[in-house]
Amino acid sequence: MVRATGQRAAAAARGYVEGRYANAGYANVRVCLLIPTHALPPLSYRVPARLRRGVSAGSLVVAPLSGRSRLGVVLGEEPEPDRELEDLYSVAEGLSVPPELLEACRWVGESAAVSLPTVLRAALPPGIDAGRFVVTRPVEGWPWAKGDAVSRAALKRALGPDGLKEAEEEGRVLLSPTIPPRKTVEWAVVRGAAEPDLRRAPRQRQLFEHLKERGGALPAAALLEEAGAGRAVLRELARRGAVRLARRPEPPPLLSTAGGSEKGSFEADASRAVGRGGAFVWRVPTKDEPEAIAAIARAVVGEGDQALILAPEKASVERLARHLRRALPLGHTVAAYHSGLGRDRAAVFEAARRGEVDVIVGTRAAALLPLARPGAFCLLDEHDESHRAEPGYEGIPIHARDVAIARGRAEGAVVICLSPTPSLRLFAAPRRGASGVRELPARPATEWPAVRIVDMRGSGAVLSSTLVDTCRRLVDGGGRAGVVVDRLGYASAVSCNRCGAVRRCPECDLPLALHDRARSLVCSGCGHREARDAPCPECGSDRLSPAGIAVERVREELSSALGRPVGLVTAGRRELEDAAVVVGTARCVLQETWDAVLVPDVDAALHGGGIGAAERSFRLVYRAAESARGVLLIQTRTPEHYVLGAAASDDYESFAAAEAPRLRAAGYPPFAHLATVVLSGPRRTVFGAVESRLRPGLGEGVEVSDPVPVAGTGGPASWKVLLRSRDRRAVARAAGRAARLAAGTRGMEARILVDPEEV
DNA sequence: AGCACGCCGACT
DNA sequence: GTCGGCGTGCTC
Repeated sequence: MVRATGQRAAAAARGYVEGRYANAGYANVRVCLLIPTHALPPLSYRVPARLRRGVSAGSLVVAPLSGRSRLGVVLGEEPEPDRELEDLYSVAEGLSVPPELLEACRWVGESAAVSLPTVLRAALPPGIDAGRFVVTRPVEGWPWAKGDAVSRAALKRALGPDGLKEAEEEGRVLLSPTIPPRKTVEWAVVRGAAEPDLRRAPRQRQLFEHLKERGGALPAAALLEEAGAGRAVLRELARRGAVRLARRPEPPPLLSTAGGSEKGSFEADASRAVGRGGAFVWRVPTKDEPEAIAAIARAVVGEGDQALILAPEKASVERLARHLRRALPLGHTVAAYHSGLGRDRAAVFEAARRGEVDVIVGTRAAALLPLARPGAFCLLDEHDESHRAEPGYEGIPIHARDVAIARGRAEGAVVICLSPTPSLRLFAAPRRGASGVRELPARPATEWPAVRIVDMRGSGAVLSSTLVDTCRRLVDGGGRAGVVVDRLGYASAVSCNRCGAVRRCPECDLPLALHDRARSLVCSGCGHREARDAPCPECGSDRLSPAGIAVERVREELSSALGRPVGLVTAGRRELEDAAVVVGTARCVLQETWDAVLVPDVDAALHGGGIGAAERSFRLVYRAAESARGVLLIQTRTPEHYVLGAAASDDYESFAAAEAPRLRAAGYPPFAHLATVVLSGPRRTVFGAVESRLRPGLGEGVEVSDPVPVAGTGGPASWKVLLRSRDRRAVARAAGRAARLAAGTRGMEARILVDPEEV
């Protein structure tokens, strides 16, 4: 795919926005109805002559299904229908999906085993009201006139279910989806040629002059605020006929750029990548990512194109949007897009689709936001798993990096994934010619702490004297230390003092963790709770010892060793966060920088199990080093581990070189691909479906595991099967079959994750 | 025989 | 997703 130049993309975008795309004039089309199920394939419809001009791939249309109006998206032409087709009812003007984005949506649906309607929904304006009808040919006696907008509920109430269906079939009412209307705000507008005599009304005169200076029109609230006047003054001006008060739609929340032109060292690489196109991975220290993204955005807006930048969380989206506003040249606009935007969300969506905003910063909810002039798709912190929705929750369970790469390919835009520690599934992927992911020159960290690795072999203590001494010296000198412990509670496991048995959950057999200031035992799997002094089921003893280091225990021991209060920061709790020493999870503690960062139990991550353990630990140590101004101290019983050595010396390359062969040997991405399929339902149904329907039809080179039971959380029983193949498309196809199989089997549900982080 | 309920498949 | 058809099984 050749990258569209700015001008070409812009011309195409205008054609698309104004609805004069190369009108296909299809006689028959395939339509994906927006019913979120795997069970319903795309259906074919005839395009009545009056709609031919407005229907092309990506059009949002209204089509009948069993006599009822449904929304759907045109996928393309149906060249040879093998049956008598129904007519499309109508086309929803101005709500279509750009055809290149439609292409990317189809890829996303297929490769993540997500139903196409679900994917398309994310590429359409949020909150489309699909329950609104317009009365086109009223019948005598109806309470509505031609042109009235009526809700489905009101029509059903008045006409009855059959009456409504009949009215739809006869074309008397027409489903007309709309985007939620914009809230209106009051504007004050100078009346043309108004020359009011305001000599004896100084306050009115001052307000009137101010309004004229500001271009003659302003939202009333902003005008009164700026001019320091009261409502009464404005009302009086309106009464005199000097200004007109009118309600206008509230503008979308676009930030105008402030004209920062400070150019750093990222400019040359960024504009070269934007000029060449393709997909890139760029290793950049965390603190420099915003500046690198600003350089990319400057290059993109300089071409007259739009950039879509995806960040893992709402907070980082907002931060980055503010940064870009300051860092881009004057005359451009920036907007944030995420699920917390409420009514503004549809307005930003529309501004992006129409090309009225140059840079959009969003969470994964923005991954399929249509752009009129797509120039770049860019990912902040590519390694972050928040870029993927949890399966079964809102959003599409595919990593935003994969969506961005598919979009870049389909829409002819550059894709740049930034992270100091990119995922190996991206970084270690074979660089195959022009379609592969290339690397931009990596930037080493400019500051790196002194790293001390403390060997804990032969010690039963939680904290070494080295750690405590380092901490004490630092605090005495007025410094601050952050202590990273990625386990909540007091201890991650406990064992019986008499017989040594590890206490396990009676429901799901996981080790019980000690919580609530060491008072109760909690199962992290199902939430089961019991008192810590309950007798041991093995020997009856009520005495136990904590095992496994968790935040509260480190906080307590450090506090007593130092003889001073220690703070705590986790996602759910913040206490004494200004203390000189603060313990907490990596996500919270490493948000800020510290004179020293201490990692008392890196082994929990290093040997925590799962194929991703090495990658997670490398990232943990690397991020800890980035947050440490002076010292990084790590306690471990495996001080010679290659992950520690590589991370401590800012050597991602050698980590990747050592880790990639392990992934290859174990058959993990990017060298092989997997999908987890969790099937829930009666045991016989699930096993029957796997053995007699899923296993027999697997493609070449796809393996499927036997179902293994999944610890239930109250719902129906579940089993997990694993699909694996060298070929990514083969796994995706098999996962898609599993999804359709489950959709067509009553009583069985499937949750599917293609290339999950962990199996 | 007549009816209620639930499963299955069609719907373009 | 939604509806209707039809089978099973129960009641008058």
